[in-house]
Amino acid sequence: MVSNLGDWRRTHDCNALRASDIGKKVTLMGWVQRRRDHGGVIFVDLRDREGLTQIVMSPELNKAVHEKAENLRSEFVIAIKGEVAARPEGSLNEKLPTGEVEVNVEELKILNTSIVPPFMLDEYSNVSEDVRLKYRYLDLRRPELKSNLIMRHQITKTMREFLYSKGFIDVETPFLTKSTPEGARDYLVPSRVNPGKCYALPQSPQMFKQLLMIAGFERYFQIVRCFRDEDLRADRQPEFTQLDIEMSFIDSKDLMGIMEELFITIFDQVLGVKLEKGFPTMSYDEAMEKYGHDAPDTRFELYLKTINETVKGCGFKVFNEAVEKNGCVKALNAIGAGKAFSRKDIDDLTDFVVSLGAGGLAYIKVNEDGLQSPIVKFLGEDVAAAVVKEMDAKPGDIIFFGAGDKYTVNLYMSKLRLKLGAMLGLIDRDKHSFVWVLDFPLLEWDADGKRWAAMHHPFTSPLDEDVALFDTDPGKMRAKAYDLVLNGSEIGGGSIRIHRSDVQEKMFATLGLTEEEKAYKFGFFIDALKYGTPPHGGIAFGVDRVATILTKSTSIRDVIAFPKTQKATCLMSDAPSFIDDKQLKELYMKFEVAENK
RNA sequence: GGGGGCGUAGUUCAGUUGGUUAGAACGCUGGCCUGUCACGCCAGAGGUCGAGGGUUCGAGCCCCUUCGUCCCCGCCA
Repeated sequence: MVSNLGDWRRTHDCNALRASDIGKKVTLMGWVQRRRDHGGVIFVDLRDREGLTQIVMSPELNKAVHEKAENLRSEFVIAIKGEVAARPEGSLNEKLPTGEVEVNVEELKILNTSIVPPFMLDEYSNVSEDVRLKYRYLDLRRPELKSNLIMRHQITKTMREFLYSKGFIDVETPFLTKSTPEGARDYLVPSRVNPGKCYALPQSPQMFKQLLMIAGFERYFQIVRCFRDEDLRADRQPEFTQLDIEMSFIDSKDLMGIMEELFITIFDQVLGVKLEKGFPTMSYDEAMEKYGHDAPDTRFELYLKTINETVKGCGFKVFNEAVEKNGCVKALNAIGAGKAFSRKDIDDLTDFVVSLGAGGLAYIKVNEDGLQSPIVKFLGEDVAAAVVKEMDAKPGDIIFFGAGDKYTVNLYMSKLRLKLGAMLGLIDRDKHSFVWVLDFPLLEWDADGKRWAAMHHPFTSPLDEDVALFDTDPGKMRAKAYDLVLNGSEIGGGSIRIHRSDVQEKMFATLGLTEEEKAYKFGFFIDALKYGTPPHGGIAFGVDRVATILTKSTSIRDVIAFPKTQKATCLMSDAPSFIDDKQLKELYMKFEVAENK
């Protein structure tokens, strides 16, 4: 039944033929998407990468071809020769670009058969993700993943072309590199020729790209895989792709300007969307105050507000304690929620914030005839009225409150804000809201380790006017750092780097690194800084996250050809796997866990 | 490390208070069908109810343990 390809070659793809091609003799190849057998005439939707074309096999035209076509099943690979014909009146298919025509098959080759696929490869069937992941090569045949990966390709193609045109040079950096135990956990690779030693896979090429600036490349980029051994999320994979960029002789504004141009170009070329020049900026402090998060979703206007002053000394113990213990009370006016939300909605929202660490969810519902709330009797009428006024709440609104330590309040109130935005229909899925977040603190206090930690990374430069604070008040220092946020997702971040070795030494000293640690981890880098390092800075974008947003996907896995599960396994290849003793022995390795079952 | 959802036919799901032989749709197989396009009609096959243990006269359903997957917290310089 199966034939060789022989000298047959395609003349067209399956998305090429139009009414203007009627009468042409063509050769098409592809997969059987679906067979419709009418006893007499048989229709097959032939699929290749580009699209679908209906081919027709009828006993009148060629009896042998028709008989062979009765054997066709889903996902058989076939080649046909035939003539392009107009479809009979009334049988045009407006859903297909090729829907005006069909191909009357004169010769049919079955190039390969297929066993029955475990799920239907159409756009209609919902299939659970674990099944899709096990048969990823089949899932990739379906329209959704196929178009996602094609769009991802268009994104990286545009990135490359734009950066080439701006004089950026594509340089590769090592995957087998040195472990730097700061930051995320490293993936380690044991070295056979250096017993007992390991390489680490890079969490990012941070030091290498700075070394390329020291080396004088001036403008560097790389679309590069990075590895972090941390727990996964819907937007996090253990290996992910960055667009990594570094430039010399520039300051923040120069770099941000070029990156805006890059995204304007991507949106134009990939989506056909024209973006305005001059992305808005916001300070870290403003983002935390109004959105409770350093990656604000600016597509909709619901804002958090700290109301410590208004509720200070009120009769509600939860609020009072938050204020007194240097925490905060934050309010959020859900405009119009009064009508939209049932009691159960509010209960569900309460469960939601409690699961994120809240003690409960206080609220005041503003009705025409007064305030409805379990907490007004504690707050007091005056304070309640003041809060309503401060939040500019009108009848039909509900004010929600969070109280406690700042970190927890921001965590759940920011998530509540997003949930309310969705429930109230405030989020326009077609909107693309960029914002630069600036003026990050340089350092944050690590309460466990009782030391300062770099918020971004230890090579980030402080603002020029803040450098003196290293000796007096490190917590007050602001960084020359910038994050680019799109629709509430941090798609990239970077900074102007420290290019003077004396400042870098100060940074390491503030982070509490001993001389030995410094020399062991960063010695080569500190040396390099002494050889005429130009002022430089850079940024890295999460290519997977950008692709997730542009394809309107809900998970990063939907824009990665072969992703890992939440436990960092591959359901298709079954990686990671046990290693046999011989291989381990060569690496001088022994595991202290149960061996192969 | 912690919290939550899900797990029943190839797939997506239903399965009442614990009670006879576990159902539906799609897919699959066979038959019929000459203008369909998620074709239609008829018939049929298809089950380790994730796994293990327990309670019970009796478990898909209750209890315990465990595995897988998804979402979240911690973690992610």
